[in-house]
Amino acid sequence: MGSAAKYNAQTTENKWYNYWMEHGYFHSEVDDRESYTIVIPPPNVTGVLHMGHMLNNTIQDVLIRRARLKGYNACWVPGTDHASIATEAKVVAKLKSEGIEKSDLTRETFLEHAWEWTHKHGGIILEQLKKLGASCDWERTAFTMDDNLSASVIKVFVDLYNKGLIYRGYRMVNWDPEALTTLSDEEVIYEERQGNLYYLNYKIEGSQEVLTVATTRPETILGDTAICINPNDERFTHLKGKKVIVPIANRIIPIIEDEYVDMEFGTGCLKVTPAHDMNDKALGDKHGLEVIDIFNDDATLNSFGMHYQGKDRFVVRKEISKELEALGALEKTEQHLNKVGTSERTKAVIEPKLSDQWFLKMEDLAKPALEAVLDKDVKLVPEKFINTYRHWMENVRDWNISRQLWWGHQIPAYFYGDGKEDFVVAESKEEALTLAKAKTGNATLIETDLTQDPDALDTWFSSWLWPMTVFNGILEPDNKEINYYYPTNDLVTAPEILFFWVARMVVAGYEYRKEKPFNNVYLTGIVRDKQRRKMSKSLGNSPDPLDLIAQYGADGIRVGMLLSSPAGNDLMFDEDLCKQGSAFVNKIFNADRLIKGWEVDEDIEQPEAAKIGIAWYQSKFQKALLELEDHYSKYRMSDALMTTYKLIWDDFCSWLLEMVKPAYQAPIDAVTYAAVIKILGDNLKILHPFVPFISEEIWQSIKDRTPEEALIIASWPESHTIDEVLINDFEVAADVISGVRKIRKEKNIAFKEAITLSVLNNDKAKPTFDTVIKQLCNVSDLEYVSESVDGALSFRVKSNEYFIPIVAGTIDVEAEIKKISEELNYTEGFLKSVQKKLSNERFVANAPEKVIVIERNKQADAEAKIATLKASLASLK
RNA sequence: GGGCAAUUAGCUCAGUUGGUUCAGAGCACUUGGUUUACACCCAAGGGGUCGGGGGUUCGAAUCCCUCAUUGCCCACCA
Repeated sequence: MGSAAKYNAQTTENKWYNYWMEHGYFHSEVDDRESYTIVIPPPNVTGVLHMGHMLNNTIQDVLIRRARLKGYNACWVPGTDHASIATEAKVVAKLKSEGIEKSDLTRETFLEHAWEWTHKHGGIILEQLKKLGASCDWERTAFTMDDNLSASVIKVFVDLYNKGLIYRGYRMVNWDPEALTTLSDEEVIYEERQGNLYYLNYKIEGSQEVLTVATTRPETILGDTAICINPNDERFTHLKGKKVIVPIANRIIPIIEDEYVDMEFGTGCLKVTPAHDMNDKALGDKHGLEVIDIFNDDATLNSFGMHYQGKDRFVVRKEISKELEALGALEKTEQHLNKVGTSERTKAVIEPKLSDQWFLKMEDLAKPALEAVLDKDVKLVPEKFINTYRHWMENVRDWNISRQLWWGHQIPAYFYGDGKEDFVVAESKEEALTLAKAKTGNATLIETDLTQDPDALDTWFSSWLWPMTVFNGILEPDNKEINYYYPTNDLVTAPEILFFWVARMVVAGYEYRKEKPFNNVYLTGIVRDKQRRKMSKSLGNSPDPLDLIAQYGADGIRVGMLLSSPAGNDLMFDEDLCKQGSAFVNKIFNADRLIKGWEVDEDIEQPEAAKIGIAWYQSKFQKALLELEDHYSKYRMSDALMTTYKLIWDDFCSWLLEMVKPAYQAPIDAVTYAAVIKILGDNLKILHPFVPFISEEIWQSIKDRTPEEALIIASWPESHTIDEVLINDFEVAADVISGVRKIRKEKNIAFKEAITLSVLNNDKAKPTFDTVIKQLCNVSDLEYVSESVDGALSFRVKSNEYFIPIVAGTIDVEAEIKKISEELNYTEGFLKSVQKKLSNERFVANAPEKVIVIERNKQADAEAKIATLKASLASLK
């Protein structure tokens, strides 16, 4: 047996993953057991695994594997999201690199390219998840653009339209000039950017006077249709009813009055550009202003841009400020920090734009979803997110669900005639035709008279149905699967998509099943690097998950990720954690090697130390089971792992195995061996959710197992009563053992050298663990004495005193006196504080009886200890 | 501008209704160790006035006030 034995994760992990797959352990069918369901937050179909996914899916796998062991019918549904804007952007970029413009293609051709891309890159991420050990039911893998999921989306759209909840409106929306589509409010990220505040002079019509207006966007003057002042602003009273001339454009626009204008900001005058600002639009509507749109869809200027036509808005900003300066229309510029809306996907600066879009009315839909969370019917973990959720739900605005994209679910609205208002909404063109005929009274309409809206739906308009559509619960609301698996149990996801996705799933759940989609939502943190930066591809600070797995093994990474991942708090990822993880796996591997190396002898009797050690560990294990239950119920994954980690490493390896370990090359008795094997099996069960591979590997190597006996489908250890007395006695024994080791170290007494230990038993403690102490400290004689031993080093545990005789002359009397004096000093101080507390009448009167008893015990212990310390000192002097 | 959360050992974090030595864990660190599973190991050890200040209480890391710092979310101030 070489010392070089190390666990090889690579081969083992592949072997067992294949084994699990072959035997269909991940697959779930409806049966009599209680279901435990998780639906995966579907990653982008063409995405690749990043550290956030690793954390997320590790947690889900731990939960699902534990549920499986606990006897639930565990079902983890995997899948991917078509991610319309992200995927379309990738396809457009790919085509561009080949010299093809999207605008040159028909919708059909473009979609062919998109599907090709999807088939080529799609599902890579799911393969990566398998490396991590994810025990998803791969037979259920779903995609948001699968036929039945797509049909569900369309059905829901039509239904909501018929309920009057979806409407078409000409509104100011967030326009992404790069992706050439609108975005929902949630897809706009506001960033602080340093910019300028330009002070522009507008000439008053028929006067030499100028009016100075501050703006951050001088290029938009070409779309100005008014200047607004506050009616209460006395500085401008004389200008009421006058008109000004827009520089460069030389258009004449009115001065209007509205209290909306903040007199304190800038010059107290506001230029109004209704086409390019949400507020200006509102102001324009109120005052009946003209709307001049100066931009093309790609944010270059159109014909209203005059000589700037065709140039980008930011180029124009620079150029126009120079022209204005030359004209004397630029009073000054100031540095100004302002918030700029950017596209979540393309990072392009959002342009507010007026256009015809589809919206979903959210106000009424949100109500049951809000109540569900406030009533804790849907639990958010950690709870701090309830506030955020409530705030969003109470102020929810209508959801812009249309996107000017092709990749996605095409909106089932069919236009006829020329007007934008002439349309019908239906699940198929055929139905649409019937509807259109009825609506127009024109029986001669044919399908080609109908044109389907070219826009696609927001991706989230399909993923909000995910927990239902993966079980086909929209098309067949009464099928046995949806009735069995829904509502799902836990949802594990990132807080960033609380509004995008989680809230909307709750909304959809109540609207379509009158029931929540999941019981609990566990919100993980963001994975950050040591410098607290978010791990991202663009920063290059994110390790490749597959490289990590290759280096540390999936088990190691899983442990590494969970070692520090409090719910809702960010995870500071440090590769050292993975090292720690793989060290733990290696430790388990070696414990098993030790056990495997033992030879069993049926004829020898069980040593006392082994017997007591096993009894103790069994209680300790039961205690850990209770702790685990508590931690899991609160989604404290790192705590659950740490309980397991310490139980295995410290209690099992460092204590139990050392207690039962036979002497070198000596055999072990059969009773102890059987007990250790049983314990090992139970250990593996609680380890399995965290380290599925190594645990299955060892489980299968203990003996031949049939497929029905695989660890992955074993049953969670049974609960038994806990012997607290035994556990406490062991704590004392452990202190004694530490005391002996300390003296051995101080005095350089090698472990091989047996010693005698004398005990002055003031506690009248039962000698339960004496044989254990003898074995672990190499004590040849353990004797009880009635008075202090001369010529020995001593230490105290509780009020007992322990003596180790030392070769004459090797005791440093001075040092011993100093050490004991210090301990005496401390204990006397401690006693004093306890006495002070006990002599405080108000304490005795107010504190609960329990606390007073504890203080009295402390007092008694301290007094006894002081007595032994004094006796020791006396014997040394 | 509004709201929420956090601040405990070098690092990452526990500390549930104020009261068992409650000031903890893991890692890191120091020292010692070829004990025949594991140096990805074993053992022993050092380390914090619980962000600052004030208050309530017999008793505060824990409750209240205040200040400071950090993070997150929301919001149309040109």
